[in-house]
Amino acid sequence: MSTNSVTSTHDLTGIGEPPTRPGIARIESAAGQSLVDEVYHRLLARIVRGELSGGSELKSTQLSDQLGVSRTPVVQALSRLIADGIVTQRMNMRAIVRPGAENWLVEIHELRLLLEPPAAARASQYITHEAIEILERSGAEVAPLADPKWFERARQFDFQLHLMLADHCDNQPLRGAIYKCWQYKGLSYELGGDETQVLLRGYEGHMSIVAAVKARDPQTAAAAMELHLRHASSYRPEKRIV
Amino acid sequence: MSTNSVTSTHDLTGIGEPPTRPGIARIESAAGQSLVDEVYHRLLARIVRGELSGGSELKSTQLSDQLGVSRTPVVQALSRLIADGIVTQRMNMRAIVRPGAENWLVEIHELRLLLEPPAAARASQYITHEAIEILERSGAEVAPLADPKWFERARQFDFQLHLMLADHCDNQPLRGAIYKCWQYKGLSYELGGDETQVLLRGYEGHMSIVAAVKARDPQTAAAAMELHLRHASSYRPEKRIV
DNA sequence: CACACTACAAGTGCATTCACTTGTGCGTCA
DNA sequence: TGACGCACAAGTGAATGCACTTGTAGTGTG
Repeated sequence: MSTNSVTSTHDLTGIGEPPTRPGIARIESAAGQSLVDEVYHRLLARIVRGELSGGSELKSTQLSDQLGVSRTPVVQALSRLIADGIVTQRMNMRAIVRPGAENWLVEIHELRLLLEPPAAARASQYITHEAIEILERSGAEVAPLADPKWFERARQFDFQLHLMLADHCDNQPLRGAIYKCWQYKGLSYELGGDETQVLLRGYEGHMSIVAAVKARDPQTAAAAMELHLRHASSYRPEKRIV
Repeated sequence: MSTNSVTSTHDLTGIGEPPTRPGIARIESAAGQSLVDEVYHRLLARIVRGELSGGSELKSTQLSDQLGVSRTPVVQALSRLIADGIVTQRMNMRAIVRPGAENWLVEIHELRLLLEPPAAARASQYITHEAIEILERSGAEVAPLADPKWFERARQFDFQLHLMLADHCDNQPLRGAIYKCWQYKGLSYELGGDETQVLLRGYEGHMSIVAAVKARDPQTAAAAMELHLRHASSYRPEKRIV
């Protein structure tokens, strides 16, 4: 998980900035985020978009020049990408984008299919009553579909529900893995991977999950979660971004 | 909430000392490993052993002093621990060990139970014939149980099998998650978490898995893997280290 | 005594610097 | 011509320096 993990700072910064010179825009200090976060995020976006395809070399010196920062935050950002496994590096060698990184987002979705249903089942046993109430309230607020800003609110509820279930699954590494998936999921949103129709259908699934969790029914919670995830992907089986 | 680092000097004593004291070594450059790797590994071992309990503060300045290295590799090692989720940090704040980190290894084992059976099922479809042959050969070599060095060889085969299946599951993030689990599994070995009997029983399970994978039978492969993992944990249900 | 304010110590984030390793082009020689 | 070797360019790992932020003890004030 990154420094300011997916938890509170979901307001992900825009990608396009006024470029002071051709190529890549200079990085400036964003609020609440370190330069490392910023560099990490940019590189990740470029990788999953396919601009940096598998095998591309990521040289800290060049990147620091292009991004207008020193090598230190670049090296740390690369270190995170290596921890994610999307970039590899051997001692004293240049970092390279792992072949197959273009499919990362769809594979992340498949991984969620393994992690989140069991997590929902576990959460149904461990989650507090207060947390359930919070989810119910949030879900009710999202309900009015006519609102033009509904899309954004539905997206936030999406995050809130899934991450809250992860929080209460009583297994820290599992929680961490799900959070990591949702960090990429955030990227997917930024890159326009989701559409209103998906979120709409997702909303119904969300309420089923909440109901099952409230009923303390692990099997139903897991099944509802699995259905929810399969629905989300069934809309765009061909795309790289899910 | 009690941070038990009442005095800042207490919580981290013994990781490393000035080189004059024998027994507790300064970190030196190990072959093929960077200082970052070394620091990361040491901190992780102390955390999962419970010496650094949840809530302990990890200050880069103190750690760099105690370990006899500069702050740079310490900061990067902390960054990795944060990425693992076993340590948390907010901007400009000290890193702290996440509460509940003492149970990390057993929770990792639970996570493996979610990841590895599906990975084995997928691997049965995607793995190459050559890889299967390699596994069969390695398995046959491990067979002679009388050898006193059998333990070490069985351990290596354990790693080889599980990681090779992860390699061939055709999902990079899943592969990465399993690798991460096995990094912790390695720690578990170092800390004496496994015994000969476990490995012995594990060996039989391994051959069932290889057979199912060779037969290209995903269900059986997944079932064999799940049984294998449950056996491994059933021997020590009470311990913290699995 | 409780509370706010202040100065100082401690810590973090980032830039810069240096030593060492790796890649590469070019000249030498078989 | 092609293999080898060598010097130089480029890159990485790690240490150090500096500016800024956070924690804290101490002081003054109601």
